[in-house]
Amino acid sequence: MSQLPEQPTMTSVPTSADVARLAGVSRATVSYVLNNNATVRISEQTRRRVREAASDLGYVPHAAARSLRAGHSRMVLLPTWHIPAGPLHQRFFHALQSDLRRLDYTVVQYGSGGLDADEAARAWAELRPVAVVSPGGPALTPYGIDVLTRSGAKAVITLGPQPVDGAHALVMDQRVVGSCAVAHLLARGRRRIGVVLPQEPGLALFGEPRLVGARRTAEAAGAHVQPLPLRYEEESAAQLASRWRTLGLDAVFAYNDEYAMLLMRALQDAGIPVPGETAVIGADDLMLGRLLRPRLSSVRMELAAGQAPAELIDRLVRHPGGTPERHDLLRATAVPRESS
Amino acid sequence: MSQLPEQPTMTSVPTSADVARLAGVSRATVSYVLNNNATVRISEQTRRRVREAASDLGYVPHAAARSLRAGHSRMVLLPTWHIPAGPLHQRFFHALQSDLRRLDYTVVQYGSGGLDADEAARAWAELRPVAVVSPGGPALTPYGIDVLTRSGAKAVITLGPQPVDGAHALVMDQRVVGSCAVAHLLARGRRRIGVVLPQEPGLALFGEPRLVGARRTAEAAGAHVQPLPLRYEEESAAQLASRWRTLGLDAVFAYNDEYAMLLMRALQDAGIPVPGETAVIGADDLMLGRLLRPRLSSVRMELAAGQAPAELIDRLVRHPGGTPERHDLLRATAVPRESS
DNA sequence: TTGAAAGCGATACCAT
DNA sequence: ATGGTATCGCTTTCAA
Repeated sequence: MSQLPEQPTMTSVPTSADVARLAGVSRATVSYVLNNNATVRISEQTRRRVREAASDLGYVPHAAARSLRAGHSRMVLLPTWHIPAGPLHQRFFHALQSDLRRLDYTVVQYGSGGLDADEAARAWAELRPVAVVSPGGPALTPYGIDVLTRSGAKAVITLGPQPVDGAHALVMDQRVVGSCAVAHLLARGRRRIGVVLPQEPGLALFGEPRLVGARRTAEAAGAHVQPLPLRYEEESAAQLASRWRTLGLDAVFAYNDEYAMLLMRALQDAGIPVPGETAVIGADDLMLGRLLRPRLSSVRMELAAGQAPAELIDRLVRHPGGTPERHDLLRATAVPRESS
Repeated sequence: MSQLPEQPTMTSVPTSADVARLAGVSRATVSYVLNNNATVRISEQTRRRVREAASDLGYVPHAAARSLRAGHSRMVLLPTWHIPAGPLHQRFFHALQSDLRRLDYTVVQYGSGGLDADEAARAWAELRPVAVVSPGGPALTPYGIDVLTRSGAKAVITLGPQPVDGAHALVMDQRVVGSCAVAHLLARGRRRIGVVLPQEPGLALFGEPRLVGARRTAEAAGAHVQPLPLRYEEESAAQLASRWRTLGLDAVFAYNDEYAMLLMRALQDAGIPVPGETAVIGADDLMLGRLLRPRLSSVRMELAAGQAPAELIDRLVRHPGGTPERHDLLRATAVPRESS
C-alpha cells in the first residue's frame, strides 16, 4: 500500500498507550503533552520524547473515544438531501464551514437521501452533534426536533424557505424573489403576468413560494398572475410558446435565468417580440443572461451578511434553550436589462 | 424548545442503562433487544418492555460509543474542498451516497477547506473512517496515505484528474475532454486551434489537463494549439475578441459551454463570423447552448457506469491491501451543432 | 513532575 | 432466558 520504508509490521492501530510505552511514560503524560495541557508542568525533554514517539508511530487520536470521554462533541451536522445545490447555496455552505471551523467546530455533511424525516433525525442523533442545521428536504417534525434535543443537540436550526415550529430558523424566503420580479414588471406597466413553475421534482420547493410571492404582490396592485408549468426542455418551451397568444400575457417571471433563456428563445422562435409584446425576467443574475439579445433582466439574490450564521450557531450552542429565533437571509433586487 | 408535553425534566441524555433501569432488565438485554441479536433468545414480553422504555425515553444509541467498542466503523469519508461542484460531480456524489448507504455504509462529507494536505489527512484519520474517497484539492501525499492506512482505513481512494501514488484511484481524466474537442475540430478541417484557459482559481485544476489533452491530439495530427487565458467576464472576452485576428486561429475549444457562450458572443460582437471564420466548441452540453444562434457544439461528459464505484469501495474494504487499482470514469463524446 | 485508576456508552463473552 | 462484567481509547482527578 504505502511504500514508506519504516513500518515494522504494525498490524493494529496505535493508541496513546502505545505512544506512552514507546516514550517510557504514562498515558496521562501523553495526553497532557499532546493536548498542550497548561495546568500541568512537564519537562521539555519528556515532551520531546512523547512527540517523537507519537510521530514515529503515526499516532492520531481517536475522535470518538475523545468525545465519548468528554461527554460532548463540537460537531455541527449539516444534513444534505441532494436537492441540487446552486452556486448561492454552495457559497453559503462554504462560508458556514470555514466560519464554524474558525470557531473550532467540526462541520460534517451527512447525506440523508432515502430516509424519511424521523429516521433521518434519529440517524443524526446517533452522531450526538452539538448543533444541527437542517436544510429543506423532508421538513423536521416536532418528533425529530425532540429526538435531537434529547440526544444533546444544543441548537436545532432549520434552513430553508419556511421556518419549522419549535426550532430556530435561518429563512431563505423565496417569496421575496417572486415579489421582487413582479414589482419590477408592474413598475414597467405590465399587468397580466405569467409565472413559470418548473416541473422538475426538486425545484417545486423553490417554485411554489416564488409563485406565492409573485401572486401576493400582483394582487396587491390589482394585477393578475398566471402559473405556467414548464419542463426544462426545448419541446416543453415550444409548446408553451405556441399557445402563448391565447394566454393574453404581457409579461412573464420565468422562475430563474435558465428557464427564462429557454422560454425567451422559444418565444422569439414563435415570433413573439420580447420585450415588445411580452416582457421576460429571470432570477440568479447569471452572466449568461447578459449574452443574449435582448439582454435578460433578472433578480439578483444575496444572502444577508449582517449576523453571520456561524456566530448565531455558536451563540445558540453556548446559551441553549431560548425561544426559537428567526433570521431572514435572503435579499432580492431587480436587475433591469433589455428583456423587460 | 420542543413543545412536546411529556418531558419530565430529563436533564441528561438517556443511555442504554437508563433504558435498562426503566425496563427492569440489564444493559446486556437492552443491547440484545435493540440490535435484534439472533444468537440469544429473549421473551417477547421482555422485548416489548425494552422497546417501550427506549421509545419513552427517546433513546438513540451513541454512535461513537458503539464504534469504539466495535473497534471499527462503517463510515466512508468524503472530504470536500469547496471546489464548486458542477452537476456532474453532484450527481456522482449523490449516486455514491445512496449506493453506499444501500451497502450499509455511512457517508460523511467533511469540509476540509483551509487545511493543508497533511493536516487534513490527520483530521480525517481522527474519525477512523473505514474508507476515504479524496477528491481534488491538495493532493493526498504519501504521508497522508500512510497516516490514514495506519489509522485503520481499509481503503484510501483518490478521485480526480490524476491518480496519486500508493492509493487506489477513481480517475476523471480531463484530458479526454480536450482530446475529444480537438479531434472533432480536426475532423472539421480546422488546424490552428485556440484553447481557453479559465483564470478563475479553482478551475485551473480542470483547465490544465484539458489543454494537455487538446495539445496531444492536435500535435499527433500536426496541428497547432494556442492557450488563451480568459476570465469569466464580458470585458475579458471582449479584449480577447478584439485581438482575435492577430492570433490567426480557425477554431477554439472554450473550456466549457459557459466560457464558450461568453467568447462566442464577444466574437460575434467583434464581427468575427462563427463558424465561418472561427469554429467554437464548449463542453458540458448545457441545455442553454442549444438556445444560441448558431447553436453551440459541445463535448458531453459522462461517468462510466460499468463497475459501480460503491461496489469498488465495498470490495476494497473487504479485501484490503491489494495493489493500487485505477478506474477511469470519464467518457467524452462530441455533440456537433452549428458553431463548428 | 508523573502515574494509577475511574469512567464515558455500548457490546459480547461467560455465567447463572 | 437473562445478568454481571471486561473492554474499546481517551481524559482527568487524585496521590505520590
